[in-house]
Amino acid sequence: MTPTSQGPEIDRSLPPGELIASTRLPSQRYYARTTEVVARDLLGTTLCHRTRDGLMAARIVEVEAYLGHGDPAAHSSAGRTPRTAVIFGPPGHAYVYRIYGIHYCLNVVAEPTGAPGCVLVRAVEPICGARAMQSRRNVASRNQIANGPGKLTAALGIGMEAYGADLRSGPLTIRVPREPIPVTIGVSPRIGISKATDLPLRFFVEGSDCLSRRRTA
DNA sequence: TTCACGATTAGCT
DNA sequence: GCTAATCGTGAAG
Repeated sequence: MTPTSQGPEIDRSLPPGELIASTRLPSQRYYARTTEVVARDLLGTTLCHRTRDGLMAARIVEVEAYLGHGDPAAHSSAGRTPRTAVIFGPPGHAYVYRIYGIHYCLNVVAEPTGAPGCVLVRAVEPICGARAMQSRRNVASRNQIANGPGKLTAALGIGMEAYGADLRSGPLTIRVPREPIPVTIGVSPRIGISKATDLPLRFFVEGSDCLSRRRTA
């Protein structure tokens, strides 16, 4: 049942009750701030997904900000379309899109209603349900379960059904720690884009071993 | 209706 | 380091 390649590190998980008790759901105002501020603050928060396989939870360690105005790399830069409509809607909701016809990417909508702006979640560290995530991803080590935007959605079982979902209720939520956890935030240009490649809008938890890239891009 | 392309990943050489 | 996989989206005709 347990392959020898799975070390005890996979079991480094928090009991769900303890996780819920030590965190809280933020207000909508938390998400209504500028995209860059929300992006930074999301580092260290917990992404939770209730699934048939149980509760999956993971700590956000890498994000990218996509601004509403003056950012040609953002999907919303071309204006409101059926796909990007949620980015212009109320903050604190999920913008999910399919990339390369294969993977899903999860974004958190920021800025007040009507103003575009969202935060791409690029990497997370498993906290609860690591075994279920690992079996979905079919990888041996903990730090490769969700160290990429397409990997984390696969690990947590997030797909298009989460498009537009309120991240403060329902099966997919983000919980912030009651006691702030000090982290050192690293900054670099964003990854994998062809426009506005020089803007320092990628933020990550310095020292995490679950980042999508080892060093600054 | 057609067509080019992408906020990626895994598996090669 | 290079490339195939795979399909929704949005712009153009």
